[in-house]
Amino acid sequence: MTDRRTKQTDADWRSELRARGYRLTPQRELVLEAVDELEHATPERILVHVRERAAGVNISTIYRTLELLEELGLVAHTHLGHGAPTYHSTAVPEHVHLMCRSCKTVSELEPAMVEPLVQSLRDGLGFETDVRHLTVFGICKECT
Amino acid sequence: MTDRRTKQTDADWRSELRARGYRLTPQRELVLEAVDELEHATPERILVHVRERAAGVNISTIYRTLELLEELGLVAHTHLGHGAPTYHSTAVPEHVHLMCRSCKTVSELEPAMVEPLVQSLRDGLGFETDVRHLTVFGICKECT
DNA sequence: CTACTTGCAAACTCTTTGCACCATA
DNA sequence: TATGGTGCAAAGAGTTTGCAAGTAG
Repeated sequence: MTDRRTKQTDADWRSELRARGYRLTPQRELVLEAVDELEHATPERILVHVRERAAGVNISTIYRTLELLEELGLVAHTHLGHGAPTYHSTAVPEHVHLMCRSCKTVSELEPAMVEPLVQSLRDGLGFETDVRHLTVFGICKECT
Repeated sequence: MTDRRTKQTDADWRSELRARGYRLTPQRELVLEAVDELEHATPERILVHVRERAAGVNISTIYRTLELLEELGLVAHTHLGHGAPTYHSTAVPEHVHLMCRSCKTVSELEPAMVEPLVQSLRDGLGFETDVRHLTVFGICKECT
């Protein structure tokens, strides 16, 4: 189970939202909650979760809200293959995704493993890697 | 400019195709040529290129052919952000993609830079990385 | 000739947008 | 009450599929 966002950061994001001239709506709270609770959730999956609490919410609100929450740095997305992107909370520890092309299993990886790469990109090219967005594709041990 | 597929590998893929019971059609030759000549080409872009030589070709043939060519190991695809996937020839040297989230520029990276990562994934988890599919997102030097 | 391929059109999935109504601040 | 936000419906991308006609072997 994913760690929940703390009370402290809870207060923070609400203030931050308002400070930027946005309004705090139940939909926005529910979407953020859904991303916090689910893992690698697609917009569709988030919609289902949100509707358990508020049946009338529309998919377009999910998309608009995810875009906003991402802009605020509260969620991040990554592309796990062909289909829809998946969103995850930035309240959970930063991690890299690892996806097996054979069994489609997604696992998480400590950022330490990509640190050499991140460093050489920074030193060699001045490129700042967005580790949260990184997904490594390949074949896992079981499928080899 | 991308290096062209050599005469040798040319003969090879045709034989391989037939050996697997597939037929060699002009469409398949044209699609492979297009991927060889273009870089990071989307299916749509490949269609445009192919149609310069054969106006009647349909987008569904592009999709079906790319799938086949990928199965034969002649092309590979990667996801450069939200939209359509991009295909590239496996005749060009293996490389990793680097994409700037700000200016959307795509550059190529020698696989040597990801070798430490690939090694630790192999040694630590028994995971075989598909380097061709790897895309690293971040912010480039100019945009920092 | 026969089976594999293609073009066409329709269906599908995922995402975005315009607009009238609604609700936060 | 003034704006920004939401639901709804429709439009847009990108991709897949069924089928009859075409063609490589």
